[in-house]
Amino acid sequence: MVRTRFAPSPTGYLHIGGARTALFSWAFARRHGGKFVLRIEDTDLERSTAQSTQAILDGMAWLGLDYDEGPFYQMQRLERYHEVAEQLLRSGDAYYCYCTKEELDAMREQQRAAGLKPRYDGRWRDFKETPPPGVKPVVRLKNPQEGVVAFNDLVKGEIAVANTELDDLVLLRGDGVPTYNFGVVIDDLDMNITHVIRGDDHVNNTPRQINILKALGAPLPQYAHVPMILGADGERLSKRHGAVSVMQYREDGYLPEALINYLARLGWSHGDEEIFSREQLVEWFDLSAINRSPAKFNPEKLQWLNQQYLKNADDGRLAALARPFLEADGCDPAAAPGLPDLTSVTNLLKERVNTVAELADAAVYFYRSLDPSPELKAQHFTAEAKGAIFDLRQQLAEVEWESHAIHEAIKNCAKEHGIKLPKVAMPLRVMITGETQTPSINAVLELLGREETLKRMDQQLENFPNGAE
RNA sequence: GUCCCCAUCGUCUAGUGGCCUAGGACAUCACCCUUUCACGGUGAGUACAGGGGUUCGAAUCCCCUUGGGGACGCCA
Repeated sequence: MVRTRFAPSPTGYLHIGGARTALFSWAFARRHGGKFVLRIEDTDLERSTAQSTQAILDGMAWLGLDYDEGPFYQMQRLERYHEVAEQLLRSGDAYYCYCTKEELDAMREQQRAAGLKPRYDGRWRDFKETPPPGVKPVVRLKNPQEGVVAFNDLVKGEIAVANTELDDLVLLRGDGVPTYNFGVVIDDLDMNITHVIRGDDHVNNTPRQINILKALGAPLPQYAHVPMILGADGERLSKRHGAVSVMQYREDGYLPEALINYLARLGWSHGDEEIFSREQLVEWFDLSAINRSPAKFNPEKLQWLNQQYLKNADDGRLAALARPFLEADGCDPAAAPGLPDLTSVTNLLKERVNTVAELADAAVYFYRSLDPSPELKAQHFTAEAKGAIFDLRQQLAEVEWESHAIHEAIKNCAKEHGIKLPKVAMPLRVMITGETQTPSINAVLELLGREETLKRMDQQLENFPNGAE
């Protein structure tokens, strides 16, 4: 039975990188009919917050990453860590260290100055006398001093590190709270995690964790380290690269399925497949198809994917998503009797926008008449067009209110006045919407309705130059 | 500095010794479609980091160099 887990620390929102490792863990469990466990690693007392935990839960829920067990909290499992630490102390695989932080800092500084890798020198490793009074000791692992720790990483392949490169890591802090390396090992063991899928930044921790497991005589899980996500400049992804919070993408009008698709395709592939559903991902997911090198986050491609999903999304769903954006903009589609319903407007607009936010933006003129800028008026409200527009005003009062008929009316007016179609369509578009970029104007009119159309035309008619007729 | 890992178009990638004069996607540019903007369609430019091997044959295997990332905490 495959069991995977996602083990974030609640020190901030769910970010893009964390979401992707969660996604891979989730997909792997689902692919193999296993279980996906959520564990909150809240042993950093300084930085862990309940809000962060909630933010992570919210992010996962939005992405649809459902877990079968948990969330478990490490701070509720302290007894268990103490128990295991005791066991290691008894077996001689761990020992108390009475170093102060200052002492350790000085040690590292010296080593660094000498061009060495900074690490604990094991000065309390074989201490057997009476401990110094007044010091709360930490518990350190007695790491083997020779030999090599090797493991076969499911995405990176064989990785080996000499024990001489490792030092005696802290298992339990002075206050009895476990460190990361100890906590994960015990939890993964207790929770029967079979596949540890996590970020690349943990490869160096793996040999240490394996040594803990070995000291315990416990079985090793399989490891799969997925490469980091980098910003466009090749640096580790951070706030200055734009949105890194998953929920920010929701606020920016992205669809969760688009983000999932994008994240999955970043560093993983199934041949040339670009657009695939959550179900297909589960069906195809394979750790060996994860790339070994880091990938750069590309917002343009995410946007393109989002657009693809938007085009095929349900109108009602999209309208519901767009409504809050409109309301934030002071537009209430529901409170506009006689004006088109948002679902119909969505249907007309969804193919030409990249995000829900853009969709809402493009829908505004259906609910509020916008006065064109002076520049647009000057450019489009020309003497040349005036006659045709006035004529069109009359025809629209009587024509059958349906897109095709409206189009015919526009066409006829242009023809009768000897001007090209755009010369009529553009001024009309600007009169009605206040913009130059809209769906075909006849379709807009059909939706907007005759009454509102004529009202808006009448409002703008006087802005056409005099004396040209 | 030390250790670990990585290396195909600007970006994400396909490619697991011959099918590769390297394929797809985003982005870019051009053209077509066209009542604007998009969408869509067609096409173009653009990559196997460099150097050595191994092999009849290397993007694919090995070594070195270079470049990039990560780690080196009583953070996770």
